Amino acid sequence: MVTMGDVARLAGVSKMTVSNVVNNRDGVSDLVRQRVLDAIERSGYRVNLSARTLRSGRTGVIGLAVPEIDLPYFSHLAELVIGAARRRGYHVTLERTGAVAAGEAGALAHSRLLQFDGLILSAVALDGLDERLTDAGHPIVMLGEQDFGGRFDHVAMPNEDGVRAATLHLADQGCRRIGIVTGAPRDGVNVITRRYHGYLAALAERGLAADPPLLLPLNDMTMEAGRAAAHRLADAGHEVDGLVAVTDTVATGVLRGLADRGLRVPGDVRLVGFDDVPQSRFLVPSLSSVAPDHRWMAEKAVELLVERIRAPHRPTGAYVAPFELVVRESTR
Amino acid sequence: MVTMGDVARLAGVSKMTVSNVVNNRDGVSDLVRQRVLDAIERSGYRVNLSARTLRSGRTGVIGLAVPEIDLPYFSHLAELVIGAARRRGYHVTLERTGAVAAGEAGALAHSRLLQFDGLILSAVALDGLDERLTDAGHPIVMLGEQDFGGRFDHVAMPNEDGVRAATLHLADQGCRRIGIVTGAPRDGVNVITRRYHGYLAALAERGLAADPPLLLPLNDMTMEAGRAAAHRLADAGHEVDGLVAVTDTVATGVLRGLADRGLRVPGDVRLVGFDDVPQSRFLVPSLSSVAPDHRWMAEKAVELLVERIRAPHRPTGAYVAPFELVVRESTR
DNA sequence: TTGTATGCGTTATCAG
DNA sequence: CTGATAACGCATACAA
Repeated sequence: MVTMGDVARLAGVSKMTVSNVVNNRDGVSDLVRQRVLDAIERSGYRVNLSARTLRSGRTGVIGLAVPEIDLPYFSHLAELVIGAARRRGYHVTLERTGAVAAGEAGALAHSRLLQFDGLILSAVALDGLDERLTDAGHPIVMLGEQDFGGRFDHVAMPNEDGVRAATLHLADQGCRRIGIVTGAPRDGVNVITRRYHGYLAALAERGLAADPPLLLPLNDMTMEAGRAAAHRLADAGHEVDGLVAVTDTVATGVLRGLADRGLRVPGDVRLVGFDDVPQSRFLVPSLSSVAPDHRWMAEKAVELLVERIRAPHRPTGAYVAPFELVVRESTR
Repeated sequence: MVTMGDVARLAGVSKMTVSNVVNNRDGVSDLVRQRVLDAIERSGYRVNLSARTLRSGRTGVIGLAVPEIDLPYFSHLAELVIGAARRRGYHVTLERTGAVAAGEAGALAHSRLLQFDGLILSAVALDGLDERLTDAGHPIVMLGEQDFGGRFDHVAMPNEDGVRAATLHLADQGCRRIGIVTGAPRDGVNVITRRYHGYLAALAERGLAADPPLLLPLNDMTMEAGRAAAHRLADAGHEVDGLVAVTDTVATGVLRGLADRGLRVPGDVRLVGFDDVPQSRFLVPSLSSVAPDHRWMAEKAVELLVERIRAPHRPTGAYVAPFELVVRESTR
């Protein structure tokens, strides 16, 4: 391995001068700088990041932990976070938590172990009371889901308002029997309860009833689960003319499940999703969806993390992403 | 930061003994070991990976560079690679190349810079002749696309055979005017030319003509591009009863584009994709697709990389993934 | 079974 | 403007 020492000898200067050139510091004459650059070129020298990290205490890497990488919503978000981080001089390591508390706690431990400068955690299982989060001092930004009671910087989805807007939209399109396909209710303030509350709020506003059979809980938020829920709904024969799906992924499954049972969208049932993932506009019928500003979220999360890395003791902030309701064929 | 020295002082032993305990080496009495473990517990000590890396020369991290993270095919593959690597004790860092040669070369440089133990590169732009790949010595496995003339370990997609099977299937379903929606032809042996050859081979086998208007080249492999191609095809009024799309992502767009023009799948046109991404079975109509064994590919790539890390001078190997043709509604 | 000395490649400090 | 020296935290070799 070529070291700074080798380059220094080759250029006839000290290691320190090489270091100064490599790090683009000034205080090096143009002549010497050029000699050093030549020596680097000739020798094929590369800085050793481990040594630099050992010395400087920072790695320039931030972690991004998401439940699943192959859910379109998260891969899309990851793409945006990577871009935002890169613009600020950071590299991003993606980690998968599997949407379980152990995985999320593990991502945090791992982030510290590998000495990432900070972690953006898209937590869906841990909540603000979890003791595994007590281990402070590591810069963390929470992204998107749970409520953490102000313990962390937090960029949230417009869960309640988004679903409320979606439900109101269905009502305004004439739907009177509106169901919701969402996760199994859990205690605490989380994405499921928030979205459910948004649904209830909208129904109340329009004077519609929340009929229990129209609440379709899922064990996991997959296309398969959405499809199965649509089958259950159709087979039970309940009257329904509008459906809110908790995510576009679930909505994709619901769309398929309704087609399996010969129900037409939007003819028989209108359907609206949440996330506005890229493929939603290409589905047949194209899917109406609550579209949080993902780019804004990614930028905000990275910005918050970078600030916290710089100033670990700033007070935390909580932000909710703006959104718009994108109306497409599935509700027209 | 708590260091080994701190733990040693707390436990009343030397740093070396702490190191031995941390690395599970024997030669430490149970009594002392327990005292050290207690001290670690109390102090909240964590090993410093950078320091360890500096000494040992390995990071335990491998890079995975893919064109885009938010294309379902790649996110799905990434998920599988992460799992395969984890089972072998490696962590995976995802990198995005943007499907351009500079990005792919950059990923390689970056992998060396950050001292990943190795890199799995899903290259679509670089080819075996590119000088930026001359920089040897870093363990690399090429995944999925280009031809590298035996310079690297290589796990390839069944490009030619897969498209051939898809095209034969269309012919066997009675299609006589079969088109292909694929990338713009480029020189050299690459995924585009290979898949195109598979298409031509199948047509020849069935005695069908390759009609130039039925070759629909795309500038990029997106849903949007697929949709636009379908529009072009429909608007030109060429007779067509079967279409091979170069990826499921493109096929999703084609499906949508045909729907825009009132063409029914499979009634008017049968359509088959390539990759069998998770959402393909949920589309309406569900999409027939060439399904390479992605899990096999991920396992093979990681296995090859780990072997190369261990034995840098082994001869390289090239493997082609097995596949099956999954027949769904779009061709029935 | 445990401790001491040394060095990995880099950067901070301070002297020249 | 440039260089000498001393760390950073850990692990290897060897001594006790």
